[in-house]
Amino acid sequence: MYKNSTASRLANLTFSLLANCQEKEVHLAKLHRLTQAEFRCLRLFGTDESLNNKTIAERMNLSPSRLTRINDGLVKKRYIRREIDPNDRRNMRVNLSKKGKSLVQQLNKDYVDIHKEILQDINPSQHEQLIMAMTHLLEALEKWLKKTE
Amino acid sequence: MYKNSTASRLANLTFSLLANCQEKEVHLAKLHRLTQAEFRCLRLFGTDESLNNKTIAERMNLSPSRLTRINDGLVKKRYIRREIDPNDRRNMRVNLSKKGKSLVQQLNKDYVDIHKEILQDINPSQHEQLIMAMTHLLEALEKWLKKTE
DNA sequence: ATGAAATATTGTGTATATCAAATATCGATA
DNA sequence: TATCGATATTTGATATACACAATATTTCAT
Repeated sequence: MYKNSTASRLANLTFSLLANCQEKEVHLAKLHRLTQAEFRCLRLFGTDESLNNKTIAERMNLSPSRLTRINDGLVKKRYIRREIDPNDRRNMRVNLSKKGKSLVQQLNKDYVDIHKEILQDINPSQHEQLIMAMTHLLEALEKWLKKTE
Repeated sequence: MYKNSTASRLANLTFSLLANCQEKEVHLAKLHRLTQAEFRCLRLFGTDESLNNKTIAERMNLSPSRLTRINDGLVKKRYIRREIDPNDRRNMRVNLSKKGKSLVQQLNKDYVDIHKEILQDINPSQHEQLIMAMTHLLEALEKWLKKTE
């Protein structure tokens, strides 16, 4: 039963971790006066990437039509620009504006900084283990999702 | 720069982990023909707990009025029962039905099983350290959230 | 007894999301 | 090259998820 209790302790940990991560996202979105959807959408961009509607929708698990409207908001707020893909005029290529790029960089920096702070509270000798454990966790989760879909 | 790269690896991990956990929740909710809100609400119950509206709302970060309606759904689907608290008739005590209890048990079991699988991929001598590291991560995250609110 | 605080519910407005239909484009083929 | 089927985006209609304010009931302290 040792195995079992370790597993359930781990289960409780990931459960709480999830809740806290979500809260953290809500907080950061508010901080930058973005809706959560807009925030998550921007977070998908590398600073010089150019994505189309459908790709973003798939990565975010949203319908393309929803994305159109989220993008409407981001265009209005001048974070992104739309332009027709010259290679395939059906595609709308979505690019970050200068304002968008600097926000994305800022967000990435903030995000990493949070984890830096967090790591400062943890003994450096445990850092590698933590990364390993989380990697395993992620792999197992992905495996589980693939299995069940 | 070691510190920095560890932090950004951790940042990427928690980011992906969050996305996958959310997907898992969506999947499990659908599987049992529950809305996500209903699913998360049920997950809060220990099998023989009895909670009131406000407590659940607080734990879920939702308004009490929202909870009333989520509970309406769960009552209609026969997972929970409402009864007036005899000690304080303002309270509605919410209990799991037999059907509700068995679902909650099943969900908990599934959840622990996933983590058992994960632990099988990790050397048992490291399990305790892993739990410790994850606990630290959670504590650090909670501290960060408290600081910024 | 009475007024203030706590609790759940109901009414209403807004944000979030989906689905179906319309439009434009592409690519293949007859 | 004219046409048909597939694909991408957008628009309009609609459903769902949520919060806030008002209401009703109950408790509790005075």
